[in-house]
Amino acid sequence: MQNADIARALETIAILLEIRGEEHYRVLAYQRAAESVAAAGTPVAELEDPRSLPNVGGTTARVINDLAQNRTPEILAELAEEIPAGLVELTRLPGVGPRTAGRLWRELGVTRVEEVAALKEGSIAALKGFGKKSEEAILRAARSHTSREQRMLLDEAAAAAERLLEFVRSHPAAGRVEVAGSLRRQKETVGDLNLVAASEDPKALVEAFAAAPFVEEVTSRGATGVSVVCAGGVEAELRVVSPEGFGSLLQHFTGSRAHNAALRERAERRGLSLSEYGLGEAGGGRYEPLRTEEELYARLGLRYIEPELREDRGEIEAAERGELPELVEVRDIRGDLHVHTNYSDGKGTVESMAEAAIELGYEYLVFCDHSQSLRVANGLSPGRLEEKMRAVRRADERYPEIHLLCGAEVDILRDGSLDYEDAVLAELDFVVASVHTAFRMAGGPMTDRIVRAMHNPHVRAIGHPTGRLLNRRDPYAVDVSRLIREAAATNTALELNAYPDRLDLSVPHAREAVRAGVRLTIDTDAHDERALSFMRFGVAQARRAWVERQSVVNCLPWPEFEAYLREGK
DNA sequence: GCCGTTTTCGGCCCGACTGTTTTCAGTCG
Repeated sequence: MQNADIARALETIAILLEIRGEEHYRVLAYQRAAESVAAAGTPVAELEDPRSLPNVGGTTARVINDLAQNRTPEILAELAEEIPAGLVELTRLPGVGPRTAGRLWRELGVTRVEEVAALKEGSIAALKGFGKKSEEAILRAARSHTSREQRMLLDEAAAAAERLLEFVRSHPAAGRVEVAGSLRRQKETVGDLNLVAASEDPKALVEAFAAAPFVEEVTSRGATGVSVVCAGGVEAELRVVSPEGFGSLLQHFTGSRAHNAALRERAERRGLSLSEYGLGEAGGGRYEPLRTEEELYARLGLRYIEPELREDRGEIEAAERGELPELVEVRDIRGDLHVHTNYSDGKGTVESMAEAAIELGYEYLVFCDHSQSLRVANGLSPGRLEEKMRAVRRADERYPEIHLLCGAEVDILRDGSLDYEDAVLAELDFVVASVHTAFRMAGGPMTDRIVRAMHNPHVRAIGHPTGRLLNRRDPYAVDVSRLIREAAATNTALELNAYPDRLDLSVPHAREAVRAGVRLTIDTDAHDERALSFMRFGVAQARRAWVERQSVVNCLPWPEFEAYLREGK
């Protein structure tokens, strides 16, 4: 088992313990152990002793060792015996925690989300402590949850794909091997993994893949392709062609469906026919395979279209006119403007985060810890903020390779005022303002609230502007188009938060913002050193939104960024 | 269940919000 799987198992134990009604701190211990495992750089299976990880003691170490060696820990077996597995999924419904899930199970006999969705009106409301509103919220959550399939987040999908790629590439019969599908287009969530490979011996590759150690079930198998379910439930498909046809196959399986349909129509108008096997005379039935995608697009009279743009949102017309955007790239990013430290709820120190940023070649890094009212995140009082600022200044002197700046992610309070006085904000190098409370406000007041924050002269960017959490929480009710207009009017940047479960702004909003002349920041919101690498997911999202480097604040080289800070809004 | 120049026991991150209450439990971040 990999670290991520072990961490997930520990989290499951925590949820089950809480459903059972165990003492909170015992639950917390498993959650913390899960975090440590997830954040560990090396696979825990390779550790001498898991107890070297923070918050892992004797008990959780034994559990981790069991999991690492694919044994079911005693505690998990015991809990699984006692509590139906579906209850864990129930707790993922917004507003339903372990206590509620436990009561629904014990008092109404439901064990799965679908069963909750099917409950008769009034049955939840009849329970002690529940009323009409709670019932409505739970039923709504359950019903929309069932209609939404669970898709992988980009980082999970990328990691899973990397393992598969490695396996296929290491096979002696493998030529070029690439990921296709929505992962190659860097869609914010991914349903299944599509791999395409070039090989003179497709059969050998297909058979090796079907027999791979990570494969749990082969769902279909042919001479040139195979579909499997991997351990952990990830569905994957491998298609193999001869090297001459690799470009055609890669293009076809990269999609999107809409993009390919538009391309086929275009081919048709030119008397051609396009398929996964190549390009042919219309009605001829024979296809000329194409070795590269570039060749394919050229044959259709188009510039090469980056995978992120292939959604039939105007990219084909732009490619025809030679007006495709020059998309921002990871290497254009000069710094990260929103990272946390252990002054608030981060794991890294000022120094360790700075060193990680130097590794990435950044010219600057802005520490934006939480503000005072966000106690759960250990938000900084003005006094502690001052103390941190001194620490950042000292570190800045110690690391000549990088410019270290002290900012804050200041809470936008319910009325749109900010969680620090202006005099405090004025001391900071950079201020990101974000909503972390009262998510259920109506759209009008919520938008007013954020707009008011934008009008503060010290606020340079709005953090994760819609608050959505992919697969978990809808955006709060906010009129993003109005935010964009106000951002343009107040010269406030909007953050494109690169955290894989946020990717907030969404692609359509980011595109709208840039068209309106609003600048974006692409920030990781990193809470540990490793999360700094999430930048690539934020950049990918920006690319899907046709964003060019000049629209991104943190693509500015240091002297220009410094000038941007100095000029103010 | 974890942890320790306050401690091997007694803390541990806790306040806001919501919906349901008449003093609070559960969820969220």
